[in-house]
Order: sequence, then structure tokens, then C-alpha cells
Amino acid sequence: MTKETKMHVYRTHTCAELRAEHVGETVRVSGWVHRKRDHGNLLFVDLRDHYGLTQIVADTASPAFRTLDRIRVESVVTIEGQVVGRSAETVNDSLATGQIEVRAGEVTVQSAAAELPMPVFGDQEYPEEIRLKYRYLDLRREQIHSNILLRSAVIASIRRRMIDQGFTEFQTPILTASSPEGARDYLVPSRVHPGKFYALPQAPQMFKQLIMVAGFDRYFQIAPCFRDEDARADRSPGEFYQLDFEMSFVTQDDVFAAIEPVLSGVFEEFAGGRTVTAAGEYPHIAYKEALLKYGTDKPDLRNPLLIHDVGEHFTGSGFGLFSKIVEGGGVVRAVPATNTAGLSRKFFDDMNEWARGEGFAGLGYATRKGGEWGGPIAKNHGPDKMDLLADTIGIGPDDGLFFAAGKEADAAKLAGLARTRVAEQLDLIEQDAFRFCWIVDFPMYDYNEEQKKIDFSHNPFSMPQGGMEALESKDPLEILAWQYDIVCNGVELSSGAIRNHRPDIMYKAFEIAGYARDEVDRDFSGMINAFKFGAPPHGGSAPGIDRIVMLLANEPNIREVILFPMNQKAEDLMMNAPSEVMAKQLQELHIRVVPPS
RNA sequence: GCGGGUGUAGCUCAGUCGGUUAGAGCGCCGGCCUGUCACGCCGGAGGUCGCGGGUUCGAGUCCCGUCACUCGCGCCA
Repeated sequence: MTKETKMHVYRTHTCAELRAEHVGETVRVSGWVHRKRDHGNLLFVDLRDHYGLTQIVADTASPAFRTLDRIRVESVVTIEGQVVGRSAETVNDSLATGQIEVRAGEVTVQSAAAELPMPVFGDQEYPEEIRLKYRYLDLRREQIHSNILLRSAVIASIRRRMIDQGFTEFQTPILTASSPEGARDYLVPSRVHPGKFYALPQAPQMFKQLIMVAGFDRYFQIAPCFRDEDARADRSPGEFYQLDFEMSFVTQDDVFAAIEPVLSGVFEEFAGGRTVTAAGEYPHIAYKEALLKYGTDKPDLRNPLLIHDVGEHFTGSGFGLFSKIVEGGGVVRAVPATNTAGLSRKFFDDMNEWARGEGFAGLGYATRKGGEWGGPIAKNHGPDKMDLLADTIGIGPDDGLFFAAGKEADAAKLAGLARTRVAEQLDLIEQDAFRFCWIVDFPMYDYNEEQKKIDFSHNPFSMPQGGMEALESKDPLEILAWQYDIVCNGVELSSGAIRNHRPDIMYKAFEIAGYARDEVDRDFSGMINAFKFGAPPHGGSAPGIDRIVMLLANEPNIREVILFPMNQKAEDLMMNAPSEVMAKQLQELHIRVVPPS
């Protein structure tokens, strides 16, 4: 029996498989025409499939020559031919299959490509609108193809690690009830219940807590979540995925101890040599401290600069602007500008200009060279007091300072942005590292200025620190929650909490935020009822999968790690969603469209 | 909803102070080429300078409006 009769109709080898040891074999390979190099009477084709590239060569003696000569790139072909070794001068070391090439015999065109709306070969950028419309072409490109594979590998690794930690994966409903809290829901009309709607879950929050009530102890899910909110570079509109998990009979530290090995493990596995914070070594930073030292609750710990509160230095100072702000209840925050003695005044002025562009009143500064102060703030405040300030916060004789002054929230925010910008400009951000931390001790409540009332600051289902006693005795704005965020390199990966599993504490917590008992019973009946029949203390979190992959792939935009993302306006340009539907469908759903006026 | 940036060939971009027929690279079409691997060489097609209005003898360029894309704010318990 000849080899040909047994040969697979499409391929005997992938485009990444052939090596010098295959020389002399007759093979069949299939794939896309990646690139053609046409020498007139000699033609090279790079044939590409999921696995790699193989060079095909054909001359006028080959029956494949005319076909390959005419066909456009990205056409799909099957080529039968002989593996031949390349001469020493023509070996391509940058190709896994570069030792050989396939001398084309027969060629079969499986699918001829039309002229492309965009190139697959090369790394030229092209408009997102076209990339999304022709996503299947875009996904053939090397970078995004490997991003998607990375995503898949990351998810597989997460699953394995979670299961190894004793977690069990469950699926929760996609059609569920609308919740009055949180983001806007995606609604799905009910055919059998006119005027009633399902909602897609913003997160499986209540379900996972009910899974704990049901006694399953450790749950996780690679969970699709749906929120009808506007997009950001790191926030896909519509839908995203979370590693949703929940654990029973745990404290906050138990949750940290369970998830840190998973996160650090996954990051170490895919970091490609980049440094990763080790499990067990994640710094815990209190929310208040984060706002002071980093000017944000999402600090990037790769940035070595720390913000200092220096308001007290300016009470009764010669610098009237700052002393007035401090005496009026505001704050002054200082951002060191390390080793800037050699920089021109322009560097400082540009920063001030930038701050104004961001909508702030301005960013003050003091320059310092060999201990000598410069700039208007230093002049008014006086060198002795400036020296004292510098000694207190511990900066060197060639370190300048930026000042953000005003109401605490504004000054903290500006100082935080300035901290990032100064570090970027001075190239101080640690490269090739993933620095994790926990932000802990979030306030349970904050004051809603618009509605002039006390509101939940984050998750209403978090257990207040101190429990019922704290709710009954403390100023609500002083109460902390068992609530925590995981932050990596300034990216918020997730928030989580030890949940409030006690109906009495929950009623009280809602009462402080202005919700009556019957409102709680109505809006959260599923959960509050369940808690009346024996609920274990429990807690969890839900790191964002898309953002984890973004960090690992070093991509600034979330659409680079999603197979078929929607655009910023929540449209699927490839499938034309959302779209109008037939009148009959609307009738069945008892829906009438009222056009916007 | 609001603010910044961008908008010139299929794609990436250049286009000076407002001045003749708006250019380059890639891609496409045609021709030449037997060792390329971003192959090379020659030729060609391809433009409502996002759209509308204005200023001007004259607008890709200046002004106003508008649209699209994008980044951010609001929003995202």
C-alpha cells in the first residue's frame, strides 16, 4: 500500500511540525497563504496555521505554480509536496520550521480570499472599527491570537488552582431578577408574564451567598457578569468575566490566604520572568492610608514615591495661600520629585500646566539643588521652615517637591495623579514587576452630598467591623467594613468582603442608610429569608479575569484580550447587535417601542 | 450627559506662512525576475482632504457648527 492512499485529506503535519528529520517525506499541509515572495519563475509561500509557518517553494515545473502565483494572500490551500532540506545559506533561524521547506506538488484551493479590508501580516495598527467588524481577520494576527490563547491558558490555570484549593465550580442563573442596587441592569422581557422582566446578573452575588447557606463551603465560578454602563479602556461595555468565589466560616485573613496562592501562582506561571508579589506577602493598606500616601485606593506599588501630609507646616506660614487653606479645614499634600536638581524650571512649570489642564487650581512646587531652595513657595515659606519640612518627610538635598492643596478629597486626588505623573516623567516606575496589595478597612458608609444623607460607601452586604455593637454605638461615618480590594500595579482587580449573614445586623445596617425593614424584605427577600434558616459566616471576592489577562499580556486596552468585544458604544459591529426585531417578536413580548423624543 | 485628542488613497501617515495638478510607504492591478523569508525592479489605478456653513481673489490649512472614532469625567453596590 502506498503512503498516499493513507494520507489524510487535509494534512499529515501542521505548519509548525516539520523538521530536518522529515526531509524526503511526502507530506500534506493546509493553512492560510500568509505571505508570497514571487521571483517570476520561482515562488515562495509562507503557509500559516494556528501552530506556525512553513515555507512552500514552487517553480514553473510544479503543477501548483500557476495556482499559487494567482491566488491572493489569506486564501486557504492544501499543499501536497516533498520535504526538502534548506541549504546552509537559506536556513531561516527565526522560524521553527526554518531548516526545511516543502516543494509543492499538488495544490487544492479550499477557499479563495477576496481583497482584504486590512492586512493580517505585520504589526501595523489599524482602526478599531475595522478590526471589530472583521474580527475573524484581526484574530488571525499574531499578537491578538496569542493574547486569546493566553486568556484560555490563564483560565485553565485558575480552574486547576481553585480546585486544588478545595473549591467547587457551580453555574448560577443568567436569567435572574433585577436588583435595585448597583449598576444598570440588562433587562430581558418575559413572554409569559406581560410587563415583567428578567435581568442578566451584574454578578452572581446573591447566588454565591445562597450556595454558602446551602452548605457547599467553597464555591467558585468563571462567571459572566453583565452591566449596562459606559465603557473605559479597562472596562468592556456589557459583559465581562470574574473569578467569583465564596467561602464559609472564614475571616478576612482566611480569604486572603486562600486566594493569594492562586493569584501569585497564575501570575508567576504566565509572567515570563517578571517579578510577582509572593503569596503571603501582599501588603495590607488601610483605605485611609492609601488615600493619604498614594492619593488613590488603587495604588501602584511599583512607584516608589509616597505622598506626605504637610499642612501643619503651613499654619501661620508666610505663604498665605496654603496657611489659609489649612486654617479653613483643607489640607496640603507633598509629592517628592526625586533628584530633580538638574532639571530646568520648565519641568516644574509643565507639571503645573498639566494640573490646570486636569481641572485643578494648580500644582505648587519648590525646587532644591544642593539644599538650596527655589520657587515662590519656598521663598514665602522661608528656607528654615522648608528644611524642617524636608527633614520631616525625609527627602534629600536635590529633591524637589510638588504641593497639592485644597479640600482633602481634591488635594488627595491631585497628589495621587501627580505622584504617578512625576514618577513616569522621572522614569521611577519599576519595570517587569507585578506588585499586589490589599486595600482594607473601607468605610461602611459615606455622606452623599447630593441627597444629603448617609449612604453605603460600597457593598451593603458587607459585615461592619464590630458588628451590631458598632452600628448601634458609633458614628456611622466612622464604622469600617470587612471589605477589601485586590490591587495590582494600580489596577483594581476585585473587591470582596466578609458578608453580613445576620438578618438583625442587616436590617440595622440598611436602617442607617435610610431603608425601612419592608424595603429590605422586598428588595432582598431571597437572601434575607435564607439567612433566617441558618447561615454560615462567609466571605469572598471576585477578581476580574479580563484585567488579569490585560496585565499579563501587557495590553492597555481590554478589547485586546477579548475574542469578540463590543465597541465603546456597546455595539457588536460584526454581528450588528443591538438590532431591531420583528414586530411579531415584540407583540409576543407585550412590548411597544417608544422612540426617543 | 460633559471635556480632551484625532479625522487627508483600502491601511499607516506627511502636507511649511492660506497660493500651481494634494504626496510617501504598505496593500491592489499589470509587467520583469530561480533562493527569497518585510524579496527586488518598472509601470498603473485609486482622493467629496469626515460633513455643512463662513472668512478670503484663493481653504486640506483659518473661523463656526455638526458627525464619527478614541481617551477621560459622570456612571460602574
